[in-house]
Amino acid sequence: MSTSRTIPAKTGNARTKLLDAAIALVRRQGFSATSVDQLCQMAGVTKGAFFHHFANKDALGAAAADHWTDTSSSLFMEADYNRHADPLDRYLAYLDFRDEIATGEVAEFTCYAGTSLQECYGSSDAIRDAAYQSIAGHSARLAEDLDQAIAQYGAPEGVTGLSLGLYTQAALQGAFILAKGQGNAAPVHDAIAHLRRYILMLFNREGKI
Amino acid sequence: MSTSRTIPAKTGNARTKLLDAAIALVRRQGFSATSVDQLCQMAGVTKGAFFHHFANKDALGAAAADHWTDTSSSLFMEADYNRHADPLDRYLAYLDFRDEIATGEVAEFTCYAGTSLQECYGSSDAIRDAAYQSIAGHSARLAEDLDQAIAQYGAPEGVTGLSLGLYTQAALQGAFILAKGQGNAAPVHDAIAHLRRYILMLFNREGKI
DNA sequence: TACAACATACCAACTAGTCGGTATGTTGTA
DNA sequence: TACAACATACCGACTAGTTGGTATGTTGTA
Repeated sequence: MSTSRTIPAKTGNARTKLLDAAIALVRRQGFSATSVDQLCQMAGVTKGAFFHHFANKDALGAAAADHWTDTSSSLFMEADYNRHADPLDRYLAYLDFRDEIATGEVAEFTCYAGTSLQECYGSSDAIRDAAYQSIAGHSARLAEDLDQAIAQYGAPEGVTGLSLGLYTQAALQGAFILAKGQGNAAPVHDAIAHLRRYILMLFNREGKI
Repeated sequence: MSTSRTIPAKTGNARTKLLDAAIALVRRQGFSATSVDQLCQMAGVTKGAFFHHFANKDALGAAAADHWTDTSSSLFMEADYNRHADPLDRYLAYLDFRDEIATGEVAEFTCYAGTSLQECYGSSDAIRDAAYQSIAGHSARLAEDLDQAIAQYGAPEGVTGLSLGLYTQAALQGAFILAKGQGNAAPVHDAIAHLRRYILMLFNREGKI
C-alpha cells in the first residue's frame, strides 16, 4: 500500500542506509534541522549517492515515511498480540505491546511519521501526505479489530472502529510529545492506561485497570 | 509563572511583534524552517531589533513559548466555561470550548507549544523547557477541577486529576497532528467526543454523547 | 559497451549572527 | 532648570559559514 508510489527498483544499498539515517536523525532533531551532509555522513555515503536516489531532500523525507510504514507495519504484523481469537483481546494486547516497546531513549520509541507530519505539513505536501498515510493506514489496521469488537459486543451510537483507531493514534502521538517534554516514557504509559480504561468501559468488559 | 524567567522590562513594541510573528510562522512552517529574516519581515522590524531583544534565534523561540503561555492562559481564564459551579461541569464545558475554537485554518487552532516541543526537544533545551512548561501548566490548571471532581464523585484507583489533565492535553495534541494530515479540524472534534465519553463513564455521569 | 550505482569537486543562495552607528529617552547633580 | 552622562530601542550593511543542489567523473557488471 505504502510502496505503491515508489515504483523504482530500490535496488541500492545506499538508499536504504539513507532512509534509516533519516528516520534516526529526524526523530532526534527534526527534518529541517537535519542536513543532507549529516544524513550522508551517518549513512556512510556521499552526496552523489544521495541525489542519485532522491530528487531532493523532500523526496527523501517522503520516502522515509514510506520506509517507516513498511518497517513498523511488519513489526506490528509479526507481533504476538495478533494471535488472540477475540478482536477486543487483540486490541487490548496491542495496547500492551505498545506499552512494552515504549522504553529507552525518547527518540527511539517516538514516531517518525508524527514528528515529520507535525513539522512539515506546511512546507512539503509530499512529506505530509506520506506521513499521514502512515498513521492513517495503521489506524485502519486497528479499525478492523475494533469494528469486529463493535459487531460482537455493541457500542454507543456514533462509535466506529475507524474513529476509535484514529483516537488511539491521537492519544499515542500526543503522549509522545509529552514524553519529549519530560524526557521519559511515563506519559505514554499513562495515556495507554487511560485508553485501556476507556475501551474496557465502552465495551462493558471488566479487566485489570 | 511563565514570566518569572523573563525579568527584563519587555518594554519595546518590536519585541511583541516578533513574538507574535514567531507564533504565526512556527505554527505554519515549524521553527527551523522559519528564518530570522522572515520573522523580521513579518514583524516589520529589522535584524538589529531582533538581536537587540533576543540573544539568538533559540531565545526567541523560548520567549515565544512564554508569550504563548500568557496569551492562551488568559484566553482560557476569561472564558465562560469557568462559571460553572460544579467542577465536572467546568471540565466538560472546557471541552465544549476547545471544540468551538477548533475552526478555520489548521495553523490557527493548533498549538505553538506542541509544535515546537515536538520539533526542538533535541536541539534546544530552552525551547523544549519553555514549551513543556506551557503544556504542563495548562494541564495543572485543568487538574484542579478534575481533582475536585474526583473528591466529589470518586474515581477508580490510580486516576488523579493531573493524570487526566495531561491525558486530555495528549489527546488534543495528537488530534492536532491528525488535523494537519487531513487538513481540517475533524480529528479534533472526534477526539473531544471520545474524551467526553470517557469522562462521563468514569464519573458515572449521563450526558449528551 | 551501455548503464546503474556510486564518488568528487564545486557553486550560488541563504543562514544566523555582528558591528558601527543614530535617535530618543532617563537620571543625577550643580 | 539646564546639562552631562548614560541607557534603551532600533537600524541596515556586512561576514563567515552552511545549505541544498549540480556537473562531471569513475567503476563494477549484465
